[in-house]
Amino acid sequence: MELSATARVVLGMLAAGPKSGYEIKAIVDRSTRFFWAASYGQIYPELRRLAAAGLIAEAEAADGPRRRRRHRLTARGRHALASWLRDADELHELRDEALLKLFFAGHLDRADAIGVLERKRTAHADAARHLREEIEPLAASVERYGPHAALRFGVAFNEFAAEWCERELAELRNGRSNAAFAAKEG
Amino acid sequence: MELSATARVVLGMLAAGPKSGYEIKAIVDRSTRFFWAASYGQIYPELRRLAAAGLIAEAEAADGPRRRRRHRLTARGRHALASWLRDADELHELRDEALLKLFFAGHLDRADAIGVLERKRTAHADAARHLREEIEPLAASVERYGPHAALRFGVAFNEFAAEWCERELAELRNGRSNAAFAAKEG
DNA sequence: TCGCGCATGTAACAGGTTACATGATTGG
DNA sequence: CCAATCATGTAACCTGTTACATGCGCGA
Repeated sequence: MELSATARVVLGMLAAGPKSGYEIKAIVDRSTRFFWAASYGQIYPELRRLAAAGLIAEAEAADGPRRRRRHRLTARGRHALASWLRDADELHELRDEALLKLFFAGHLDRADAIGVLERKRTAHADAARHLREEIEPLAASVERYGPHAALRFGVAFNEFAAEWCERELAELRNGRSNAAFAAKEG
Repeated sequence: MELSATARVVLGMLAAGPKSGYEIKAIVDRSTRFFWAASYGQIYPELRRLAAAGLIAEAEAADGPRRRRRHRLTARGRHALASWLRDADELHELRDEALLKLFFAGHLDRADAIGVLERKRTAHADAARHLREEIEPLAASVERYGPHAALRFGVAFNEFAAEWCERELAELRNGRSNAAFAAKEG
């Protein structure tokens, strides 16, 4: 039973309790979003597929006045999730446009190359601050290990990356390195 | 002139000199691949589009017996590349399946959660070693700043991530944290 | 001469985003 | 009563991967 990318995050979210598609999207947006996003256009069709495959089922309503379709894991769904989590081959994929710009920064003059690095540093610093200030408070009520660990990684990674950029900037600014750049554009 | 994802890497590669689609692919595979990949199915059609848009042109042959279509940047292409590089809003997107597993690791028992972290640590350590041993030697002949900087970042990032996992593992193993896990499956 | 790597391309598919359509409920 | 937000869904579009088709040149 191969789980699609969206199925993984949907099943994982449902493991913590029954949720609607809307709720799943909201939780993803303020938790896994920075390393695993999902849109309505994926979530709703995926819920259908998972139901058809017997991995999730409709949870009885027992809620307020709003129309809402909550889903829960079935035993098979719980098993599929656990076996994916224990499975060994995962892909780590990083798509970082700032890093691509850095790769080509030698085609800019030194001042513009410094700009590329400064923006990368700022983006990482902003991300770290956002996770600490906006996201961490939301995680305070969560008891399970996972969300806290992932959040700590997110903060640590972004702080690391911002510092790396800062060190690199210091090297570039003092100009002691013999790195090659393009001539200033006239 | 909005450049597609593939256009960015293609123009960037051509900035260092005329290349064929095949050569671009080969260079991407041993340099930017870990943060910006591209397949033939993107590269060849993109070369056509860029030619139609006047950003690249056919470079005169002047080479061996093999059939080969080399492309070079036009003045407009060089300008489009530089203006993208200087442009401020880039996206950093991280899609890390191991991190998603970590996020849900609280639904495993402690031993399996440790397995998730160990695999993430190993993957980062392997990536760092691969970059240092396989990729760095290839970059030795390159004079421009960018490829070296991006490579240093790749090594530093993966070493950081491996160490982070190691520290996290130590915490989990000594069991002093009060993180919540699922009960052992019977 | 046989197989591998060079080299160019396409078609089919899978995955994902955006924009839109629709309507209910709640708070100001 | 109006706007925002809750809530579900679909269709069109865009991107990207995989697999395939084709053929040449080079070394064993």
